[in-house]
Amino acid sequence: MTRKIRIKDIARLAQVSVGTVDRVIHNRGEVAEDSYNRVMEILRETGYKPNLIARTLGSHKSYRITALIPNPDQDEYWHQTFDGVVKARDEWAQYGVVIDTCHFDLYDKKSFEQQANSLLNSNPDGILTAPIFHQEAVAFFKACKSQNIPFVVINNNVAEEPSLGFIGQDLYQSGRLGAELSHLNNEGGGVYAILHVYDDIHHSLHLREKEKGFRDYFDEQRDAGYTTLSLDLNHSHEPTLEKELNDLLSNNQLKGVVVTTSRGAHIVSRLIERRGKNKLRFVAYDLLEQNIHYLKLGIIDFLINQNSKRQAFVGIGNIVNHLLFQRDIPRERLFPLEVITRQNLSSYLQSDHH
Amino acid sequence: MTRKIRIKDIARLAQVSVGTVDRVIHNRGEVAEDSYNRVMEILRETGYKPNLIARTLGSHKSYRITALIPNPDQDEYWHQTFDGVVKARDEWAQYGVVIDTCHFDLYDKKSFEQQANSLLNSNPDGILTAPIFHQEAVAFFKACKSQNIPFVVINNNVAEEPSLGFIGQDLYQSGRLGAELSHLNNEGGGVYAILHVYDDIHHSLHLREKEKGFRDYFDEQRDAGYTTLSLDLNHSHEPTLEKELNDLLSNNQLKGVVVTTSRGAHIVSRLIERRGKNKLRFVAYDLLEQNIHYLKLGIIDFLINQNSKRQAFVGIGNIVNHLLFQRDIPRERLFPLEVITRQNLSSYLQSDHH
DNA sequence: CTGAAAGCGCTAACAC
DNA sequence: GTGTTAGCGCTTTCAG
Repeated sequence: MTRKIRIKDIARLAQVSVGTVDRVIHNRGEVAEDSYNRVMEILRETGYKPNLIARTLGSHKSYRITALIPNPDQDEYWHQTFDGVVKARDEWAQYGVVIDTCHFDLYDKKSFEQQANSLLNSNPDGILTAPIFHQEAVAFFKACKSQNIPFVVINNNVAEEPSLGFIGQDLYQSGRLGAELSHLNNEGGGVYAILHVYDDIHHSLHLREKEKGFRDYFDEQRDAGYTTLSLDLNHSHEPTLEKELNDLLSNNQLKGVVVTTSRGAHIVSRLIERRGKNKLRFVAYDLLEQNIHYLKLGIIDFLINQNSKRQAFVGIGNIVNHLLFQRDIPRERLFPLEVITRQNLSSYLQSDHH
Repeated sequence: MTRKIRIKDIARLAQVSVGTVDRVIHNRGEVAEDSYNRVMEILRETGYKPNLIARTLGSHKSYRITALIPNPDQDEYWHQTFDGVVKARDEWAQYGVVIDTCHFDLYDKKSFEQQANSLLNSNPDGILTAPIFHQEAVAFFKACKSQNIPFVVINNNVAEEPSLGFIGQDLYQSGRLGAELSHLNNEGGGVYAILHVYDDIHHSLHLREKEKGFRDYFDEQRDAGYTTLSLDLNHSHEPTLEKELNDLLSNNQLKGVVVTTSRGAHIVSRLIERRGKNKLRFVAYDLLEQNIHYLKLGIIDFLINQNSKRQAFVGIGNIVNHLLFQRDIPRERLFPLEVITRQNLSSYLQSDHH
């Protein structure tokens, strides 16, 4: 193992000072073409790799990263995101990285815009966000770019303004997985439904992706006896909602249901609990308290875990690696689509990566 | 945010020098009880957290960790373990940690003993190993202890000699999961089999755990019409083996099969491919090339992923954290029991954590 | 344009 | 027992 080569070494070899070497390494200019080439050459020859540890210690920068996410108190899913941010805060505190969060109202675009603006004014070194309001997010990202603030995106991607990186899942494939799990072992046709239940319209974009995957799965099945159904139950008046769901569940051709939102999963679970489950297959999303409860009861058959906590944690980690260590980070990091059943539930709950 | 507090600060507060503070932090002795207490107190009060960056830079120690694992060329599962070690090597290289591996013959206890001994002679700072030969591992661990070399264990735990930490899965629960997946949606009785196919007896200990989980699952089902079967097919003569398997598969009460070993999964897959699958449910372990192939074909219905690559990676990470950063590491880290189907397969293959 | 030098926070050798 | 000090490899200022 040849001894690690330092800046000092290449300075000696190129017959310049460490200052000069540093200048060429960082393209800071102010160096004669002559020395520049000489240093570059040696750099290449020796295959010099900077010591990142020393680098961060030497540059006494301290970074401030802000996470712009929905209010954790409005929704358990987003609370897990928040948990991930907090975990990242603990992890990186010792490196002098300050991480704070900034919440917006999950159901209010205006609130997002407001928070986004005040965030931009505070001029952080990096941003993590979940762009659930598409239009507003695009505008926000444009602003980040013009201010030269790197940002990473979690939960759902926004194609228009490429970020430093996206962390999330393949939603289309997730829909296909939902279809598969609702269908498993049920040969010979039937009705399969995918339900979106929400208070506001804003989720629609990424829920559509799941729906597409769901439909495509059944379209591809050889025996063509499948009917797929998609219901958007878009209102907060529960009695009406329950009526519509009851109608659906009364269809005795109905073999499987996938519910894409936590709110919906909860309501459908309660309904099935009352009406009895029969052979119906029921798939929902995420390790949320209610979902875990109904999974244990056998009302829910499968959960697909999106691991929002880890998304946030990895997202922050990426920003830190970019800022602190100048490491390349992947433009897209798709998490595995985790399938949770009654028998592997505990292994997920105790593994600290959820 | 109060400015980050340094050793220098706590030295000032405790009215001693940085040298003394360092001595108490590292329990290096040579410090008056009086000053010791004072420093400890300040440490606690201020919630001092060392700057790990500076720590590693300052301590010109370089650690050497060795992974003692089965020969990667003998088996794909162990090759993935090896991949995890290599990934860890890349990850930690910049911290001056040298990681090398040391292979033993998967089917030869003597070879394990030999490698273990020469490893002990080289006197590494830390060891990672998979104790597949129980007796020999116990002896080896005793030796590690007497030489004061910390070791972490992956794959299967050895209760006798507690290690720095174990990384693996809950094998009992894994067996239960296998049972559940092979049984899903098949109400009303039937025969369910768990198969262990191997060349040598040595796996038996941890395969038994899975078997226990498998049996318990069916014992607990309300409608008692289930028969469970376990087969140990312990020989390398394939024709005989195939005959026994054919006999099993000819049982038309057979509803589900779980195969615990990669070798076995391969053979059973081929057989089912020839005979046709009918309604049989087939569950196997791990993202191995053959398994992936047969999963895609629909011969295998589910894979349970043990993520040996990540086990190794995390295992090495634990040793480094222990050695370099004096961090506490969990005595037991149980990975989630990952369920792979055709629809989430790609998400696992591309996610770099497999 | 370039080199010298003072840190970054921590470790460890070495005097006293 | 304790304080002092010279690094670790890199960045950054500042004088020339």
